[in-house]
Amino acid sequence: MSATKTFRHGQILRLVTAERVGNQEELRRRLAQQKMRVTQATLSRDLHELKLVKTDQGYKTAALLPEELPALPALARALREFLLDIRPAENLLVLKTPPSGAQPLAAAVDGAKFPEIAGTIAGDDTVLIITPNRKTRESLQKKIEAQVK
Amino acid sequence: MSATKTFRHGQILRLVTAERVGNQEELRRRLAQQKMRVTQATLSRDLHELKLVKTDQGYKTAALLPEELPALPALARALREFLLDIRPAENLLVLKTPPSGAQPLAAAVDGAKFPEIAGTIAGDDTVLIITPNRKTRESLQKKIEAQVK
DNA sequence: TATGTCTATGTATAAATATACATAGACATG
DNA sequence: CATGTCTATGTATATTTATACATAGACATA
Repeated sequence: MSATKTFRHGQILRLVTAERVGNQEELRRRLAQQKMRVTQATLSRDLHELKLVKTDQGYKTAALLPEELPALPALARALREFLLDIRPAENLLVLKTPPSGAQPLAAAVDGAKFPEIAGTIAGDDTVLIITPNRKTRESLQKKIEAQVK
Repeated sequence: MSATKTFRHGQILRLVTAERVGNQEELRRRLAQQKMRVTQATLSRDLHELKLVKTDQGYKTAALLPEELPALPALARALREFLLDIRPAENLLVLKTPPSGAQPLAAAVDGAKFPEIAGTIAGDDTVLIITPNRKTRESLQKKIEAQVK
């Protein structure tokens, strides 16, 4: 790696920290003022390497963004927090939650990526889980019930 | 605001939380599977309203990204942490730092947006601050020295 | 030295995203 | 009711970003 690339990375971090840089072309012009002439393509690569993401406030580091949480613990937590009732119906499983609880619970269910689940739909206080058939629903139901114990 | 937009926003948050959605077209297809058909343009607006930013890991909320820090306290902190010496020279001000200290210190100086400063250049342990003339350099120098007291 | 490999980068363009403009429906008010 | 305003959205396109491909220089090694 050439010294200039490392140096340029430092300059980029400095610039985007100090001011709002709205796009790569703008960044290119600011760097050019400091006699660092590179193309937009190079900056696209630089920003990626620096893990900077574009926001309304310019480029910000994504290093601080939350990583993926481990799936099952998240589900267990969501179930404990939101689950009021489990209602099986043939190949369907209905989860009842308090008001506004369905979306986050459904997100957690989705995140667990159960192979049994064909799809989920969440309203406000109800999550509908669709499985291919009654057997798979039973299997899934057992797993979910095990999480709340 | 129509109920469908609010609902769609909930679905989008759910989807991007549960899985990696790589671009707006992919998001459009996933929503279409749930009978929500909108165009890429609408999703561009949705993502903006939801403050979701695109990362390598798909769309993530930018609400958690660090906001702007108040400028002067940041500078005072950086000066206390990094500044070893101040060397005036006509219209220039050279700040010496420990190794690797120049970039962060320069970022803090830039962030303070002193009107006196025409430009800054940072190496590894040296920040060069350029002002229009000796008078402005003196003014700036006083401000900076006041910060370290 | 000749050759292979690796990194960085530019060029040209593809892919992705944002937006100007138009319109439709909901709602309020004269 | 007619008219004005506001929100949501599509269409078409402009803008922005990513990338396939080519190349140049640094470095290692036969």
